[in-house]
Amino acid sequence: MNLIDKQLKEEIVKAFKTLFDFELNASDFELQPTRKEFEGTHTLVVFPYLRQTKKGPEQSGEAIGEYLKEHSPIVSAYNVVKGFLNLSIAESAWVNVLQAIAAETSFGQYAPTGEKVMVEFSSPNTNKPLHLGHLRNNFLGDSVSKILAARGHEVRKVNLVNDRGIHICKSMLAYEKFGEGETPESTGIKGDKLIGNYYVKFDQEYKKEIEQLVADGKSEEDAKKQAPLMLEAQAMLKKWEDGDEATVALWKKMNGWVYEGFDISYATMGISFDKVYHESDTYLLGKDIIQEGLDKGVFFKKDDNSVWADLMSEKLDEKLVLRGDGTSVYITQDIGTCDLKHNDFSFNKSVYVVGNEQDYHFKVLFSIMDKLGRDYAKGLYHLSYGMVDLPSGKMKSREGTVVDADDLMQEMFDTARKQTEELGKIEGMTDEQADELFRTLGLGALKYFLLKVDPKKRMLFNPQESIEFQGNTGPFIQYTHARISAILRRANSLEIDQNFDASKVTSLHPRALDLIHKLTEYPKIIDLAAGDYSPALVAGYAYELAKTYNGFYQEVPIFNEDDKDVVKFRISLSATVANTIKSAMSLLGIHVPERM
RNA sequence: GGUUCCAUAGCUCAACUGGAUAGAGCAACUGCCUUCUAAGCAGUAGGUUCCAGGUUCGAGUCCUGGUGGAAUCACCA
Repeated sequence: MNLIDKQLKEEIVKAFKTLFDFELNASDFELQPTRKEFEGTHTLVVFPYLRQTKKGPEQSGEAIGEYLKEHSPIVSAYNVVKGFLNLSIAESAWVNVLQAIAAETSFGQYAPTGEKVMVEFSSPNTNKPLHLGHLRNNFLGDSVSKILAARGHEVRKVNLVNDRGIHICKSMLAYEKFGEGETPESTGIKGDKLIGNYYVKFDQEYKKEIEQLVADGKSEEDAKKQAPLMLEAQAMLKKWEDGDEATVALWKKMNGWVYEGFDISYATMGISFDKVYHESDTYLLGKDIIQEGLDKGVFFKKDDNSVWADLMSEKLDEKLVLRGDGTSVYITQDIGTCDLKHNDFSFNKSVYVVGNEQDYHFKVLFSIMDKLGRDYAKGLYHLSYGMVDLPSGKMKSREGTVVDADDLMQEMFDTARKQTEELGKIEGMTDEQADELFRTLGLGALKYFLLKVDPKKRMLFNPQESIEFQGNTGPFIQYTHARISAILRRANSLEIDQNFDASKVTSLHPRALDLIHKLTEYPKIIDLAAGDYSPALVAGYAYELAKTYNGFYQEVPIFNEDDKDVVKFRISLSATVANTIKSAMSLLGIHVPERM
């Protein structure tokens, strides 16, 4: 909470005590921003307190307003509209607040809380390249990690790679049958793309077999189970699990190609992890915990020896946790991995960034961990995000409607180049600088586009219309930063320093007041965004701040001003906005350029 | 069929967790570059917040019932 809000709330508490002999708790109420059609910046809604004030809404507002104007050094005026008390803050208070914020080295950053948070995201399969859906996941996970760190938590980013299983064997089998020894080197195809092709190839050939079997009179269900390719894939999985040398060697070779491809994609995205888990190491985990659950009476056995969790009381039905033959299912290893992650990093909270199609799975998992008596279970959180839809509907890899992550990023860079060149903004830049700028802008546009929407909500991506560079976009905010940078360069060359004497800044342009007001909200936004795991709140804030600055910039001259103290004040204000934009954008994983 | 989630301007999204006359961007229209970057600024137009009830000083937000859409309910992951 910022200084003005804090002080105001304390004084309102005092007002209630003095006027109505009522102990209002500062944490029990919030001041709201005043709507712009009214005078003032902070609004107290008095309706909830009419019982305590024993007066009508207007009289209550008047009484509190009058008290604050009399007794608070920072309240300069008030007005009451119906039950809304609108407060104006003295200009000197705003100027002092800016000075305090400008002096902070990392405005917005919270002191360490001692809380440890693990964030798991990305979690790709090693049988196909990353697509648009993965981008939303990766950007979300990365941004949420940064927001939680800014909130003062100790954060660990982890990636759990799905590198084994029947779907991996499908691409391996297709490669073995049809690959003719192709490699990324021999074909010039990126490793993950090459493997993805064989995954598709498997599906095509498998479908042909099913058609043939159906034509021979089998039911479709039987055909799917009995198709030779499927049987071979299953046999291959068995061989892999038995440690068959040739199979494991092929698996290692092909996964290696995929990782080389992923490394390039991650580097382009600007995303990294503190630790990478592999399912090939964790898929056997959890079986011992099943026994523990049986001993504790959390699970029960059925006649066929399969083990189940009874979650009927929570309307989650019964859930299989171990097959009758003793082999794992998906949730078995998740139970084991849960403990493993907690052993590695004794987290207070563990966030899973996973699509909302797995809502049910995580409800079940968290409930089971709780029943097993894990004290960290209440800290488990599923950051459930919505799908990215295309205008044609859902992305389907088999119908070729997926938007490839690498291709999309490259298109963004190309668009950025085109736009920048059309505007003639690369004069005086070296090729390297220009190239760096295109990547900054293209990636910024993409990340901002995907992060500005509430994570929980399904969203639409229209590749035809591409992503805009005007309006509520990443480049708009980046542009504002570049603009301010130009001002700061000029201030520097004129040798004007930013240390202003607050007592000499005696009048404040309304635009400057708006800006300082907006700046003071930043820490609160970080707190809200961390609490909601929502980069969208930070994105919205960055946009509003940039927009507010542009309004200021248009109306208020900075250098063309006689009063030297006011010039210094405006430069300091500009610099503080630039720093805050840079900070907010960095929480989204977006860089801001010095010029564009 | 059961469960969960969603529905706001032509389109894409907001609305500070129940507050004032529901806001931005895009698209359309009108102004503003001889002054710090026009990827900008200012303005016009655009709404029965899916429908019907209810709760209260106050509902886009909460409760009930509909309508429409999505996900899930696998001994897949």
